[in-house]
Amino acid sequence: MQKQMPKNFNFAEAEPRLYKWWETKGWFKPEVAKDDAEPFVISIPPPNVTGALHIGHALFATLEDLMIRYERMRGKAALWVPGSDHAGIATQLQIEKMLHDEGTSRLEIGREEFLARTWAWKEKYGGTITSQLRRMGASCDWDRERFTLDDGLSNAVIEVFVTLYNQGLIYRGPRLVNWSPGLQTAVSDLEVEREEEPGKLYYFKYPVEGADHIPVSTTRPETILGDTAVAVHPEDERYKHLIGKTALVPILNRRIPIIADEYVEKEFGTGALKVTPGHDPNDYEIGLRHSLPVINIMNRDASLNENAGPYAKLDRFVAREKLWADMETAGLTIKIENITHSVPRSQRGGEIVEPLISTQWFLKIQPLAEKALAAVQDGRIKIVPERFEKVYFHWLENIEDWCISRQLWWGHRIPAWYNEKGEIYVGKEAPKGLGWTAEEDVLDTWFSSGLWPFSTLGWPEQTADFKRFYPTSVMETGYDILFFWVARMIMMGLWFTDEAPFHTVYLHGLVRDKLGRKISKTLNNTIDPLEYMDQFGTDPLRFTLVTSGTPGNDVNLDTARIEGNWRFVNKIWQMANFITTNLDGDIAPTIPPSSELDLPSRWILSRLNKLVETTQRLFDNYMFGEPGRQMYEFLWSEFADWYIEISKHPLYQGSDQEKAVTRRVLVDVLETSLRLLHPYMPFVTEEVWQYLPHEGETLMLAKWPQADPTRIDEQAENEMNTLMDMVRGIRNARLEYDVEAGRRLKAIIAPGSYSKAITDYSYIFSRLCNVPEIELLAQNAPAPSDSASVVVSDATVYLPMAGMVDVQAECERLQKEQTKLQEQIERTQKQLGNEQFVSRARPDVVERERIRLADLQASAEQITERVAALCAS
RNA sequence: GGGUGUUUAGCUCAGUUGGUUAGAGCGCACGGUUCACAUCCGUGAGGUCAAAGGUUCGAGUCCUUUAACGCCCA
Repeated sequence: MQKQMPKNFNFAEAEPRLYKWWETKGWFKPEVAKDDAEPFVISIPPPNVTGALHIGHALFATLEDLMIRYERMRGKAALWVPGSDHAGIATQLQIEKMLHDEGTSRLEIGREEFLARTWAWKEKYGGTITSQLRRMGASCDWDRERFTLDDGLSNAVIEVFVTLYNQGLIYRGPRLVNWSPGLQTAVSDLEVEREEEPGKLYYFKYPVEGADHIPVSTTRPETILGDTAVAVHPEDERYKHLIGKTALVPILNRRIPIIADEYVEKEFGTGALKVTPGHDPNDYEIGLRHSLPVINIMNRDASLNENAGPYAKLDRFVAREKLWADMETAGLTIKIENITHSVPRSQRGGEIVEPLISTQWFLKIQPLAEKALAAVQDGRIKIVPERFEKVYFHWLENIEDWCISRQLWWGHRIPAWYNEKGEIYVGKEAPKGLGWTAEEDVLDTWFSSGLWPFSTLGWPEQTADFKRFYPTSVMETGYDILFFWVARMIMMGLWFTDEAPFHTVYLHGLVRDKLGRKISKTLNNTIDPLEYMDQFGTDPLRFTLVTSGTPGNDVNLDTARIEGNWRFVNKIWQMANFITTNLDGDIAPTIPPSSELDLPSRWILSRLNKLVETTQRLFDNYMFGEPGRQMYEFLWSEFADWYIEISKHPLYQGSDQEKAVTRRVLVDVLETSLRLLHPYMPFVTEEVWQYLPHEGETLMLAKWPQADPTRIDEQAENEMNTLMDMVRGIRNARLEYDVEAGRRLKAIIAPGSYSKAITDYSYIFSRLCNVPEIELLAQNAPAPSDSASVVVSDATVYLPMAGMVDVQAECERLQKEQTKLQEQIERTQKQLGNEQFVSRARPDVVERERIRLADLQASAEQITERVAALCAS
């Protein structure tokens, strides 16, 4: 006797209950698999510890959980390592804002207190995101949760830093870096975004000794104060005579050379370029070529320094205005032109980033990049979708040294010390002796993230986990952090473990709104996953996210689909409800061989096994959307709409044997479907599964379905399709003739080659289109008059409707059908008449066309006869 | 400038190794209280698959060019 299912799925109650049950049972741990099971490992892309779940997290959590649950069901030792990232800049900003609101500041309370406050904050709120991941159903092994600032991971960071330093790959020195004045730190090239913006191009006169002047243009006039040369193209006839002369920096009257360099574009602006090596990367290169001095005119807060003479202490933009006004007074300005140009802005905060000379730590990345290139080139690492490999190659081939120091407090402090003699000591421990001062800077957050796949498993210690679970399997993350994170993990992994940290990189796209716009607070188009989970539950959200797109492409999320998939969840529930309430009786222990099954059962099992087969083929290629959609179609449009409806006959009117077998098939199809769907929708599938007869304790650990080729049955599919087409045709005719749904009809059928199927399963017509009486028309017997006809294949269904048939309308209907058939026949005949087609196409394709043609011709014949009889005039 | 993606029904998207009449959800129209489900059932309308050319017996799918929009890199 089965437990009675509630009328509806109460996801709000079931989700936390099931999750807690799974977790306490230890089923999220790889140890549930056999000891010798092959591992399957994903390291979570660690969300910012400050963060709250957004729709992007929901997407990755769903995809990763899907892969983990699938592989776990396949018997692998599935391990999903969770954790979070200290997110240096983001977290520090958050705490600073908090301090500001309290009327104090970071500098006021000092480093130690600041860090204490940050840790306290982390302890209090750091769990938000992980608890939200639990709500998503994420089957992570929480006992192995890691945080980038944990002791173990910090040791890994220090180990890596010291090793790279000793290998001569980390160096410290003054370089032109991207300086973020608001954050007061250097940032890496990747953290700078360039956008085309409207701006101004200032034209002015550069006074020249012994000549008049040379016209120059710039978008940043204040940098004039740091100019150390004026450059012209060596072939530029306009200025050739000035090369080698001396120009005078406006206002400051500093003497600088006029040089020739091919970098100068003759066509841009005036064709003469002011060179500011201290504040422009290209100028910095020119400066190196010509051994120009580098003058820094800017303080860390982007105000100008003493090198700016009278403009010292002014903010960069104030100085710009003032200098320009002074130059105007001095008669040095020419004009201001409105232009669009690309402006470098900080990825975080959006303020304009200033190129600035600063002493920072750098990682010489080339040797690491070469290994990383090779690993993808030789296939040790595969990127899905493949096109991103090209992007990856291009970036690594043109990579520049990585500025890894940050002037922040929240992060891994660089293990370096300085003494008064200017010596640097780098090591795991502070150097012995007095007079050493520790480095204040911390490392770029991505430096520690780059170690994530192995540092989370215990490296540099050779822990049991590291030995068993490294290298990991799949790195699933967004394409937007291919360079930031993925490439760096590959570089670090290969350098330090001599192995690719994972064999596959699966990249997903961004979630956008329904109109394809990027999700942003300013657009007010945020999609809060929690809101949808509250309303519809986790399963519909997950299913929608996976089935709304394809790998590597952005998902334009239409939230209406979440509701639609909530209906799907309900549909599954109702199917299960129907099946379980009909189980109070014997159920066959196993499904009998196909030869002993009725047609609908052979059909549904064939369809199911094709679905399993397709799912496997697509999963093997990391395609998860299409199988999900097909599962939906299968369950709703085939299993529920047809098989379940048809099953009511054997269930209510069949013999005990028929009942038992039908129950078995119903249970089996649903149970197999639940196993297929479990990685997509873990909650409802588990809950329903518990009500069905099943083996094992949890669906989580049930066996992943395998297709049984002996259940594929083309003949059964063909016969069922014919019966289904007849049913559809009858339904359609009933509507066209306005026959009330409740009115029973009789059908007279010229069965063609489907005589047996129609006779044996005539109850289908009774159940599905309210045609309880079927009469087979003898061969060559005259068609019944006054009836509507439905032609399917070589069979015709006549629906006698005394006095209801409008002969003219019926003729029109038939003639329309006839024309359609004729077109198809002609097309098929043409194809089969084509020598080339018959000889070159695959034989099964040709055969299929032949069958099709015969079928069409049979139908056409039926219709022609009917038209002849009915539409004589 | 280089690279790359997208363009399929009113909207959001699928479409696997090229192979029957290109599919789904939502929306729309019409009709439904019989014993799983109105969170449902049935029927229907709606597409020159961005454009042109090519390869092929056969192209939404492969190739070339073009257009629009987007992204990455410079």
